[in-house]
Amino acid sequence: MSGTKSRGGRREASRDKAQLTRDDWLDAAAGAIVEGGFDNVRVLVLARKLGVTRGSFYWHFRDHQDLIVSFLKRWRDRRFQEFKYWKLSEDDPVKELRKKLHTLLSETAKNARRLRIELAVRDFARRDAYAAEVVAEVDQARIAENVVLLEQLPTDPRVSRDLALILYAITIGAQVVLTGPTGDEPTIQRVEGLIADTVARWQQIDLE
Amino acid sequence: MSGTKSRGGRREASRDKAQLTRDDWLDAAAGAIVEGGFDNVRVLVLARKLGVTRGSFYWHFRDHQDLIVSFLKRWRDRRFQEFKYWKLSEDDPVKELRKKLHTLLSETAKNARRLRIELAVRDFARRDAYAAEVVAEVDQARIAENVVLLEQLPTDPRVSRDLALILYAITIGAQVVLTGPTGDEPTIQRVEGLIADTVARWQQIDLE
DNA sequence: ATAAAGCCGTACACTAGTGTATGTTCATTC
DNA sequence: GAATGAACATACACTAGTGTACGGCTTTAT
Repeated sequence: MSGTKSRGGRREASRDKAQLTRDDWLDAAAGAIVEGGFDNVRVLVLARKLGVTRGSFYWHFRDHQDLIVSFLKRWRDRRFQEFKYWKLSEDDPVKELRKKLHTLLSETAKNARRLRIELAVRDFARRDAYAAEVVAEVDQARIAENVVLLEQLPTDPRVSRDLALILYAITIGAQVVLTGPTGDEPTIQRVEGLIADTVARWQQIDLE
Repeated sequence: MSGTKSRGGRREASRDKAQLTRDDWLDAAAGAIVEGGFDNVRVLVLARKLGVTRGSFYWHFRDHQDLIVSFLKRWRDRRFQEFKYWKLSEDDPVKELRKKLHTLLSETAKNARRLRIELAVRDFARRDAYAAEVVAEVDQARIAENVVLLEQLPTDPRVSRDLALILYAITIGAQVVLTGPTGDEPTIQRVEGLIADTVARWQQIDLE
């Protein structure tokens, strides 16, 4: 019955870490989500990848849903954590805009993992109520951040919120479109500049 | 021709249609995709919804993958079919742009079913090679259509393709963002107008 | 009418997945 | 150095899902 294989290293997969934490499981879940979305998160598979059995999982988590909810919570907290870093810079708003676009497009295209997770969360939000709630919170915060940025530009304050919404839509859409086969690096660079020029020209928008 | 379905009530679920076609199964699959994405397409569930057993399915389709591939093919064909309708109008390009935006935003927000399917296809394309191929084809065609539209506007031809790409990104992103809790009808209306104004102002873009 | 083909039901084998109950091992701690 | 509890293994019960073989009924063609 006790015919297990090894004596010394109890687990040979990965860097034999003696004990797993909750975060280790969440990281593994992130990997599964990157590959196949939220429906691809299966306890068996994660356990195999971590080199343990499901016994470990049900120690750290109550059930499958507990894992999903915890993942969404961590994702939301990390997104809100990113806002802290932005607040520090008090530079020229146009340069700020360009920097932001660069982070959202060129940078994001490079570490596709982050983007794929974001898109998977958004997709999951269409069939899961809690995920939809989380996405809504993050969206509102990001749009509000865009409002702050645009209000520093000489745009009409009556439309700044709508323009912030459009800017957010542009970044989301660009991430979706440009990360496919359509988006090579030089194209992203040019598009990045054109968007910045367009936004900078929003100050001339006349109502009515 | 063939396919007269007289014969009353062998099956009581739905409007007792005597025989099912391939398209009926594809429509049922579309319903499942709307609710839960491609991973939610299960033969059992579709059969229950159609009021038959899986025996019918395996008559019309070789296997599960056959259903998915057929669905993607039909989706692509229908998207390309939409292009035929557009070609007919030879109007003022600005009005054309507004009409297009209206169709893509206000109209799409109303029949959310169409949008949910499109987004599900895009999501599936991140883990399925054939779906990615289909999405790429549709994207290229739509972007090319945008190029044609923008070339009728007095924009610099050197950037018309990049601007067409951005316009496409805007529409995709706006559909994603505005169809959540952020997008009420008046907001969509205003955003629609602002986007049109922005694009119309692209003629003033100076290179370098 | 009768044969053939189309369409669907039934039954079976198989896999993958969750959840639970209960061992088992190791590291503390006293 | 025995006890306790944390972390994981093992074994079992259960459900949901695909695919296949085959049989039966219904429509169409001859």
